[in-house]
Amino acid sequence: MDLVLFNTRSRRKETFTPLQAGKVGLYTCGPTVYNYAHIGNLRTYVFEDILKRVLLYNGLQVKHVMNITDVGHLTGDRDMGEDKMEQGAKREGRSAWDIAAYYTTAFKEDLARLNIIDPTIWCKATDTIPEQISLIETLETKGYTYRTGDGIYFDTARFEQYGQLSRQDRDALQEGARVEKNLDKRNSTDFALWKFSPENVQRQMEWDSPWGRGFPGWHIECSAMSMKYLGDQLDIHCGGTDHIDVHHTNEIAQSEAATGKRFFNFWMHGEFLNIQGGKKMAKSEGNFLTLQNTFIDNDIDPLVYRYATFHSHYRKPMEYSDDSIAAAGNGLRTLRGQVTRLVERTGGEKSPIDDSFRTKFLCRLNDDLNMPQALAVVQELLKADLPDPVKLATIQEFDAAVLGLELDREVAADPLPPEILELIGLRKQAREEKNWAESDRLRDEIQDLGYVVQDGKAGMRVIKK
RNA sequence: GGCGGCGUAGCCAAGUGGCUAAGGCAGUGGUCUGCAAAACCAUUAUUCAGCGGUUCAAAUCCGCUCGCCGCCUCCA
Repeated sequence: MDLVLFNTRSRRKETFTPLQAGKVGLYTCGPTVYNYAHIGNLRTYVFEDILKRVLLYNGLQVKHVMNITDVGHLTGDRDMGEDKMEQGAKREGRSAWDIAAYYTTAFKEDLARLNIIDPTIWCKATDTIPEQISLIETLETKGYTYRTGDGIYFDTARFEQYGQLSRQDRDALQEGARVEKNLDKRNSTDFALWKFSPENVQRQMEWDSPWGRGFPGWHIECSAMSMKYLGDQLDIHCGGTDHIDVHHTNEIAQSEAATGKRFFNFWMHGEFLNIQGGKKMAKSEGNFLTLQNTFIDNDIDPLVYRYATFHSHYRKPMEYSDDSIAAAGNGLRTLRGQVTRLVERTGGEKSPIDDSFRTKFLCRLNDDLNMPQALAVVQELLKADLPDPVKLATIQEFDAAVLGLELDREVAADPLPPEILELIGLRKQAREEKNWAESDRLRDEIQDLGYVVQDGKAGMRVIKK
């Protein structure tokens, strides 16, 4: 079955074929580690995780590289303004290196909480400075660079296909519409490859280079790292939709100028998470929700968020609200309950999976990762006229391979604590004696301890809330 | 100013030319239950922002209008 993916480069769905049969090189733009990731950022990483899992489910080997941007880039406009890492360090009274390490750990923890599979290779910008310098040297040799008072710049006018990805008319862009102009640049779209450390200022992060002491520009790291680790397997490059116009456009320009070869066949971009009536979530908008402050602190399973993102397509903006999270929470609980009952009814009986449902599920996934429809297939499966062991085996495969929702978690839940078991015993006795008042009182007591009591045909069921 | 996206039931949302407009959440009715909860079954858009056009046929294509949003600083 063909895997069809939307390629930003062509703005259409294309059949995906890896450069080397059976193997895929995947590069996903990672975070700048100067603060926590917000759940809008995390939506993109969940989308990329689904992409990777679908590639694997299609039987492909995936070499996945994700970078950590730990060099401080700039808060202000392109190539001006304050350095984000240094600013974070100042804010928290720690070194830039400490800040990077701390937020890198926090980021990886968030990914783990969302069941996002780790990349094959993690790489840090600060570990590939020599590669970045050497790439800039190549560009310099080929005549794509020029020097200004504050750095080495890429001359976008010398790269004919500049802006092919963004489809923006270079001349129509209004530099300075929102920010101060950099008057030293030849073209408004030119960007820094290497920035000089300011005179008389000791930066925490700076390196020697053929052009003087300084630090690399933002875009060069992704080019250097993808070439270093993926080499001739430049299949798919992902990121947020905001990267199309500047970051990825510049990556393509500098990479293709340097190598003369095509830099990545497929470019895929995740849409934003919106909040408060369609506004994007951003640090600057003051609606900064993290996994910690929105889910963990409210005792909501982070996988509820993972599940919530599956309800909209990755190329459409997703509406975030308390209601949508509550709906996802209810839905996930129901789903886990259904799987739990299947486990109980089948008593662990092994079974082959249903091939036609597998094909149907894969078919929806292979149509540009249509998760809403893939979820509909799961619902259809649960209602289908199939033996329970087959249903269970099939849904467990879907979950393990792609969904990553731990649908049989209830079954695997921790055993009940002794005090709860004792209350259950007392309540059973009261019920046998038809002492309903005592039975109801004990039910309330168990519930107050954070457990749900359900009386069914097979007896009493007590599960953690 | 330039580029782009969106508007489908109370909510989230799929579908982008042709069978009865997916699915979830919430709601409603029922079964079960000492009562509840859970579960299970059933049910919920003659209609896809509005108007006009193309077509044998449009939520899906075209035009206009209204509303919302993103990018062109850093940003997922």
